[in-house]
Parts: sequence; structure tokens; C-alpha cells
Amino acid sequence: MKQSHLFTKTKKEAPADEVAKNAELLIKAGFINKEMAGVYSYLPLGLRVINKIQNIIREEMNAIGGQEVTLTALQEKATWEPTNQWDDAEVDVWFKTKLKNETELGLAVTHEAAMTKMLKSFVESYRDLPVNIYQFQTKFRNETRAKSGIMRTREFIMKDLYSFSKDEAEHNEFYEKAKEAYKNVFKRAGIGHLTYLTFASGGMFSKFSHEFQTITSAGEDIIYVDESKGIAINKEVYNDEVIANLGLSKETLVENRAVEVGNIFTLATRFSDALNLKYKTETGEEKSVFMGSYGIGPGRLMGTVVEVLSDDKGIIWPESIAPFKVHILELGDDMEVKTTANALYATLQSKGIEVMYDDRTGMSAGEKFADADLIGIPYRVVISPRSLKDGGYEVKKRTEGKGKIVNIDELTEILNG
RNA sequence: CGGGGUGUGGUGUAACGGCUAACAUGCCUCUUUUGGGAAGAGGUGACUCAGGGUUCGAAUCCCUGCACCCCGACCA
Repeated sequence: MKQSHLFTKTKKEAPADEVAKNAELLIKAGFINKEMAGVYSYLPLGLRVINKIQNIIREEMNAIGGQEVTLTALQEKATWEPTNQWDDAEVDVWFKTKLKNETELGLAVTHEAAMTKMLKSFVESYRDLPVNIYQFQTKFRNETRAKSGIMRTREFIMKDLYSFSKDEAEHNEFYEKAKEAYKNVFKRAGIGHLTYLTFASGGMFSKFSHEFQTITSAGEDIIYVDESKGIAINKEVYNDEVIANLGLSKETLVENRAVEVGNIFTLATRFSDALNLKYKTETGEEKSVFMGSYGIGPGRLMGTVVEVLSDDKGIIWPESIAPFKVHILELGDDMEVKTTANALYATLQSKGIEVMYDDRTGMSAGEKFADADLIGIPYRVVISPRSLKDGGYEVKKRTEGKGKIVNIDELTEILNG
């Protein structure tokens, strides 16, 4: 993409009402736009990142047998009444609305019940199980306090997968696979080294759950990390019994602030009992389907990456989720520079490399450098009278201080690697 | 939901109850520049969140509403 074509612009100053680093940088660089408290739109650059993240998640979910669907965001009252979750005393984050005929509807807070209900049309026999279904869908939660930029919003996309198994043993098998898939997601998104499988309370759904917590001061949770074992305990269930059950000891646990980037938990038969999702076993017995629920918020994951991987100049995207792989900067209005830059842009694109080309004219070099650092694309290639005189292209990684001059073959080799 | 705070050009800030609401940045025009947010010149842009009140006089004080931020509680 040519940068002159991009309708968004970088800003020198972040809006005064944003304090969170993720929102400051993402707004300054033109990835997101704030519509109101806790509600953000994704702009071209931000959407590219979200799509990359979703594709990683999609690949990992498909790899463990997930099937993708999209359920509706509008949900009827009857869906949530069997589990008593339509009640505002039970679930206090509903956005509720009505049809013209006064029928009450809710904007999806989550999809456990809807997915369970939907599956009743398809599951009848043990032969139909197990199935694992997921979606990327908008959730609406009327949070009393949105906060921390895109980390806790009132409208957000969530990947939610629901597993439907014949029994607990089959469920556990999938649950373990899901754990590994989740680890892969966070590793691939560039925050694996800071993310810990964390033992936590199950909230409304079950007694315990597993969270994936990424260490950052921007997080809302306190966790106790055992570095050598690579696991942690959430403060909410941190007690002697839990520590002992997990085979940990207080001495090796270190307190950290962290953000929950993923959460998986066992639902057992809570929803299948309530909504009557049953199947016939081989012996003709009727049994409730055994369920699990697995969530990741791509937007929050994006915010977490920014919180964790950035410096005083801007964002530092991991290659896997960067909006583009390489950023070409053309400096000055020299004709030869322009010709060379255009040719490189065409060449890289023809090789399937995602490239942003800063072809904007009348700008100082410093301004282009500053924008490139802010946007945070992994590789920067400078083309200028100087680089041409030195015989090539100056390539620099966002994480490195100094670049080096290379020729076209060396450059494509670096970018293909 | 409890507590604290803030609303001024697109953005960031300033202005004692008293001059035509100032500065920077952005944006437009021209000239000169081009390796770390260039320089000069000229221009554009705000009924100071909304409504009421106090006052000779309100961006400034008071009330109501709305919006936003932070701490806590909550968090499927």
C-alpha cells in the first residue's frame, strides 16, 4: 500500500483523555479511532493487525478440529432463561432491547447458551460427538467502567469456541489440546515469553478455570508465577490448598501484574442440562453433552502486544501480526530515488511480501523516520540519494538501531527469510 | 455503583471575575530545503460541552445535565 493513499494520518499528540499506552500509540499511529468510552473502531492499519491475529487463532482452532461459524449478536430472552442468566441480578452487563412488539432481546454478552441451543438441531447420537465450534463474534458488555484503552471495552470481538463431548474423559482430552493451541497462539503473536497458564476461579460457569495471563503493568489481575514450571495462580484463588494441589510452593511464586488474554474452562453439563442438549449412547441411554468454553479477545491481544512490545518511539510489531512486513521510505524528490523506490515496491509485491511504501512528497526525512518508528513495521528500507550513492538499499529492523546497505538480492533474501 | 478529577480552534496547552480568548501544532498558498518531527512569509480555524443562575462584566464563581479520565467495587 502506498502511504499517500492511506486516509489515516499519524498524530504528534495523543488525545488528552487517553492515558493507556496501548490507546495512545494505536491512536497516534492511526490504527484505531475512539468513538466513545470503551468503544473503538478499527482503521485500515489496525484491521490488518486484527485480521492477522484472527488468522493465527483460526489456524490453531482448525488444527484441533474446530469448525468456524457465526452466530447472531441478537439473542432472545428464552435462550438465557433456562440458566437464569437473563436476570440482571445474575448478569449485570446486558445491553437489552426490544422488538416493536415489545419482545425482549439482548445483545450477545457471550454465546454458551445460543451455541448449545443451536446444536440441539444437529446432535442426537453419540455418533454426532464430539464437535468443537468456534466463531469470531462481537460481544456487547455494559461494563460499569470501561478502561485501559482497548483492553476493556463495551463492544469487542471475541473468538469463542465451545466443545461438545460425550463425557468428561473425552472433554479432558480436548481441553488439553486447547491449552496447547492457546499457547501456540500467544507464542505466534509474540507474547509467549510473557504469558503464563494461570489457575483461576471459574466465575459463573464453573469452580475453576485456566487463564492465559500476560505479564504487564497495564494488567488488571495479580498472579503468582512459578517461572521454572511456567505456570501461575490468580490471586483470586491463591491459597495454601491450591498451591499444594498444583505442586507449587510459596517460596518460588513471584507476584506480578498481568492481563488475561485468554480463558478456558469446563462447563460440564450446566448448559446441556438446562437447555436439554442430550444424545443417545451406544446402549441407547440418554446423556447430557459435556461442554467446555474457550475465549480469546483479538482486540485485547493487540492491545497487550502494544503494551508489552513498544519503546519511546512507538510500536514494535512482531512480524506475525504486523500490518505490513516492510516499510519503504523514499527520501527527497530525486527522480532516481522515486524510480528505484517504485521498482522495489513492485518487485516486493510481486514476491507476495506485504509492503507499505512511504511515497509522500514534501516531507522531511525526520518526519518519515518518526512515522515509521511510530507505526512499527518490522523492516524499514530507506531509499535516498545517499543510499543510491552507497550502492543500494538501507535496510533496518525496527528492533535495531542501525541499518546496513544491501543490494536487491540481499534485500529480498532478508525479507523472504 | 462509591470516591476523585477534567471539559477552551482538528490536536496539545494558556488566559487575575475586566482589552478583539493567547501559544504551539495541524491544515491552505508561495519560496527555499531534504538522513531523525526543516526555515521564512502570508493565510485558515473556537458563539470556551449544553442549559440556567450570580455580577456592571463570566472561559473563570454557583446549580443542573451530558461527556470523558483515574482509583475502588464489579468483570461470562
